[in-house]
Amino acid sequence: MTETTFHITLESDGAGGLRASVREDTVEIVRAASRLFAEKGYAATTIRDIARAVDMRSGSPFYHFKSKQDLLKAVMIEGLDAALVGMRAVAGRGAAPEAIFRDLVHAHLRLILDPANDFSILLYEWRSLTDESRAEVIAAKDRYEEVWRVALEPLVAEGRIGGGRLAHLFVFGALNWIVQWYHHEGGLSIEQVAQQAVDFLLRP
Amino acid sequence: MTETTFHITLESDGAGGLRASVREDTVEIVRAASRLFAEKGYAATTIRDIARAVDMRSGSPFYHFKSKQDLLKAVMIEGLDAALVGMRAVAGRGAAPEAIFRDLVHAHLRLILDPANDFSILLYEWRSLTDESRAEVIAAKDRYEEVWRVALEPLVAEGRIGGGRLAHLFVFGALNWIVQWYHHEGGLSIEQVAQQAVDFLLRP
DNA sequence: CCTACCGATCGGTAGG
DNA sequence: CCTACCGATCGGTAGG
Repeated sequence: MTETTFHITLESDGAGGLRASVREDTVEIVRAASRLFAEKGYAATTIRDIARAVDMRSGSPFYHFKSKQDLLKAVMIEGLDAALVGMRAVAGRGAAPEAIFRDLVHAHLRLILDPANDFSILLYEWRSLTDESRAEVIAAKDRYEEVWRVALEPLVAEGRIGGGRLAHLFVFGALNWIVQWYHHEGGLSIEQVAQQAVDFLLRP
Repeated sequence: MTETTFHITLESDGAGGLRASVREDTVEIVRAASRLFAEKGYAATTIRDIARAVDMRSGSPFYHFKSKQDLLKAVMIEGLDAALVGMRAVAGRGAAPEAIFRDLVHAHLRLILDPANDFSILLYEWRSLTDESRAEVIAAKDRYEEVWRVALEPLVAEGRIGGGRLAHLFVFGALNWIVQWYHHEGGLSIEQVAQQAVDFLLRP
């Protein structure tokens, strides 16, 4: 399943003619890196792996990113910010707290469990970030968490969720850990797992 | 803080005398590997790092373990089996389900949050295992999980914990995720976090 | 357990 | 974005 998007660019050849150049975009590199980092981990993924995945030569990714670390940073920040957009759409709908929470859980699980999203680097590659990169990624993470914190507040206040000020962290744990066991458990759809998760997290 | 245990061995020198040889045990290598894998990850830790930590030369760990992969396997299985002993002691005390659960949570959190235990490889290095190693480690993990499954059963039946058959997996998630944020949150002791976790997990 | 070493691979770069 | 390459490092081994 090698799905590749080609961006055809027509450039002047400097002699009054046109030359068609077929190239992969920066976004393709980020996508491939995301998938490979999620699959094998950051340290075990080589720049050559990534280059091969987008049909480049080994040195070429450095034309787009100055280092492997920068690529990791891009993968994480772009992933978090894309997720943020989806979650804000859910949370901003003006529904009841319980409905919002339920929808956030479903959306989050689609994000981390659907293999097409390669979201799991965000869960397990924090230690691969240098201190400088980490600060930037944490800012993106905080934006994402803020949506959840606000959505959980009324439910914690009503006693529908325990754990006090730490509630959102326990919720993240229960949800994010699912990537560790989901494939092995068989039979359950993502939506079914989400339903069970809500049943676990939310008191009647 | 370089804490090193020396095992002094007295050997015959083959000429009627004695020779004192100071050497590190296999167990020292496992401990150092455990700490380094937890700190930097398996792929980013080199055999040379481990050798240096136990004051050996780069090739010497291979005298004790035939490969880096075998060392990872040993770290994970020994860690899980040590944890198993502790948990069985807690669960076998014949206390009430709620008390057992509370104590399991406290014990598990001491295990994963106390830096001296270096338990977090067990949480995040599954993908670094080859298929052959993984099968053995999974067996140890299943033994550990079984204790929890049995302890949770009565609480799930009473409606004190939601999530049905998946309850123990959600519980593990909420607990294991704590290693991701605990150090940053400041102010809270492990016991305080454990108390909050129980409050989150167990319905009144 | 050390010495000495090997083949392979890696992140990154110069120059086009 | 490719060619060609470099210095560094890595897991692992032979022989003692």
